[in-house]
Amino acid sequence: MGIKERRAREKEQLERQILSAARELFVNEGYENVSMRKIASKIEYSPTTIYLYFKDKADLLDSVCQETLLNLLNTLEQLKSDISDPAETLRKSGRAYIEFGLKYPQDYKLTFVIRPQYQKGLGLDEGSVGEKVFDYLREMVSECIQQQIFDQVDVEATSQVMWAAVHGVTLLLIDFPDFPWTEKDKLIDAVIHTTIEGLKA
Amino acid sequence: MGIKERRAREKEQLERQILSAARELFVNEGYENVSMRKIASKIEYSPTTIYLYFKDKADLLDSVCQETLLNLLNTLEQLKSDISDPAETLRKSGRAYIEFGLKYPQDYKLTFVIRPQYQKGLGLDEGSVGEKVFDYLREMVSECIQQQIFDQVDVEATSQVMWAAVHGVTLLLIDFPDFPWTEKDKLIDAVIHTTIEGLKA
DNA sequence: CGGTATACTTAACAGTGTTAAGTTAAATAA
DNA sequence: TTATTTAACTTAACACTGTTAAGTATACCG
Repeated sequence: MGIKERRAREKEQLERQILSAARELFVNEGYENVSMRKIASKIEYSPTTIYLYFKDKADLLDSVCQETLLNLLNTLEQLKSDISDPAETLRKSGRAYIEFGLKYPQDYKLTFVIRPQYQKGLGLDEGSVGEKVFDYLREMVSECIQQQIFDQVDVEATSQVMWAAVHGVTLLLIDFPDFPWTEKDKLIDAVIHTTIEGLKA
Repeated sequence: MGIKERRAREKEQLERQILSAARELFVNEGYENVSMRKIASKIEYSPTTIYLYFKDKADLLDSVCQETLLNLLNTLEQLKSDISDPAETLRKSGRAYIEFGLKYPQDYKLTFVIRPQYQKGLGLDEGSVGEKVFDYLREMVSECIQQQIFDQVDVEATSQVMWAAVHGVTLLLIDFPDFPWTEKDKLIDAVIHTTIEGLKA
């Protein structure tokens, strides 16, 4: 049954090829400016072939965003090692989150801003990668609370405040690159520092 | 010369008519799902007439966003009265900002997320309404610093941190309505409180 | 070899933003 | 008053969009 497996492998390969072409185009030209025909011509297939692998354009976006969330999760989980100083780990995680967003600004916007517009069913559902990302944050915050670094006791509320802060600064830096921002690194540190200090108070 | 004036008035009126039709459609159906033909048919003119009043669809979006910023500015400036307790005024302003975003979520997204994608030249340029909104924030923060409520002395950085926090929570609440948020009002207060306390520390 | 399923393509539909050319009616000049 | 210019608007068209139905060719199975 080696033939069937090879065929299955080839199908998977084409699916990945479509996905990576879509990602590249979405990121470089913006979701709205990318047509199915453009993606198709990049991989040298007819436009309709894509529909054999993905339900529609939004589904394609969805898959691209899943990958992005997985990348973000991997980036973050590399920091989890050191539990002795949870506040410092949280700080580092916040920085890593923002830097991820700034390193792949289009991926970030696609995932956290564009997709919610097309997929009303969000993507932070139970068991999803998106939920795992937020779970990571919950863990970090929970550790801080357990070690009584924070004044708060509500893990949920505290995590959400943290998320709002990093999400906010990330999007502002992406969307208004010409705004007279304070030196970028300083601003990022200020946001994280302020939030963590505020949670201590 | 009453005739000329009447004609000019009629032109202005049609421009406003186009604008209000566009806003209504953008807000209810989303910028991408609104066609020039739809706007035109709503006001019972041919699609091309719109191009006599606005350069293109992005220009229409631009004008709608200008109005939104003006509304936001008016909403905020009604709070400026009380200077005796600047931290409290800042708190109220933050709340008003977020509530404005949640009251008109599509307008907010249009202005602060969608437009930057189409109008790279931002909209916070010198003399613009957008700049005036940020100036308002600067003033509030500056007052807090002068009264030595904040530990910081950098008005710019401090204002930007504040903006990031309120922008972040506003967008999260808009974009992920199904996420298991802490009770909304509590979250909003937590974000504002945390940020202001963090700036004091 | 004949038939079937798989993988892909062609052609088409209804819609998009936008432009160039055309029309109609009002304002101005002779 | 009549001719001409100007302003406001419309019609028709172009090159594109996402998506579907129908068609084709090739590899697999009995």
